[in-house]
Amino acid sequence: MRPSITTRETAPRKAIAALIAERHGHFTAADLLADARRSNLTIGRATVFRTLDLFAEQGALERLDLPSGEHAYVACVPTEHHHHVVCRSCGASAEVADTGLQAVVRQIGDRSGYRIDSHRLELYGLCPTCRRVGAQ
Amino acid sequence: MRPSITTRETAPRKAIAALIAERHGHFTAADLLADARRSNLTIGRATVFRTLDLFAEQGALERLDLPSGEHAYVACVPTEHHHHVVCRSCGASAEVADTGLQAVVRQIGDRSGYRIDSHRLELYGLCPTCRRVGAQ
DNA sequence: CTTCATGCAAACCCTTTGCACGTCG
DNA sequence: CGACGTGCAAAGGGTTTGCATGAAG
Repeated sequence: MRPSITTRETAPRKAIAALIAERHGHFTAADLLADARRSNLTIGRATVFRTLDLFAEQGALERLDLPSGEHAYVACVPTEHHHHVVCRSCGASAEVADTGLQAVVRQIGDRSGYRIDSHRLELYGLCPTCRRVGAQ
Repeated sequence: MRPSITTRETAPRKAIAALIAERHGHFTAADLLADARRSNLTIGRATVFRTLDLFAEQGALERLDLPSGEHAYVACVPTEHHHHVVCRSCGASAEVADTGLQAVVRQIGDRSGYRIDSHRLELYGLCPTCRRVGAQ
């Protein structure tokens, strides 16, 4: 289906993938680096960045721009086009299909005269758990 | 209508506003700083950042996160909630109302269980002019 | 073996901060 | 005049790069 980017199965990459799997919400490169140090793994800063880029290209990660301007990542299954809902309290995130959004995008294209070929929708709020707990 | 944030009409602020007015598409803080130098204006780096923040708070600018991860700004009229369509060729941008998006957001909230309280939609494509010229 | 990935450190941004001076109102 | 804004330089983060070593296929 896909040209599958040529990459090697290296120890650092497996380690980083494992660290990501243990995380719940979104995380930054610095978070991962800290995780690695905590686990006594010797992984270079550069490797973390290079690997995050790689995973993002492969679709296993998606890069988010938080409202604060921070660059974060979330794990996601490389599936159809989708968007993320991010909890501003605990950082958890969920994937959502863009049902209905296609129509909105098309309409915006028509009205603006732009030929729209990509878009990003990011949603922020409180996840069910944090709602219940009453976090603000 | 609005508490109108208290600010002073200073020379640097007017100068920066003028530089912004001369720009067409989106721009970064570095762009503005370069503009200022080019015009032989003595404006400190810090002032540019502080002023951009100020304008953004006032609603005269909106901060965009380009797909590249760059932080850019676009001028906009401080009006209702809206979104921006950005031309990936020339950087021009247009404002669009979020007609229909409200419904999508509501639906996503229902399905995901999140209480969504803010969102960002950014659209990328080619503006009418670049389409005509055939830019890719 | 050959190619590709790593680690390290330095280099490079971009953005913020501390502080003394200038100025708007 | 008093509060607020400015410029400068330095600090602070985040991200990238150059290069020799090491591992993968």
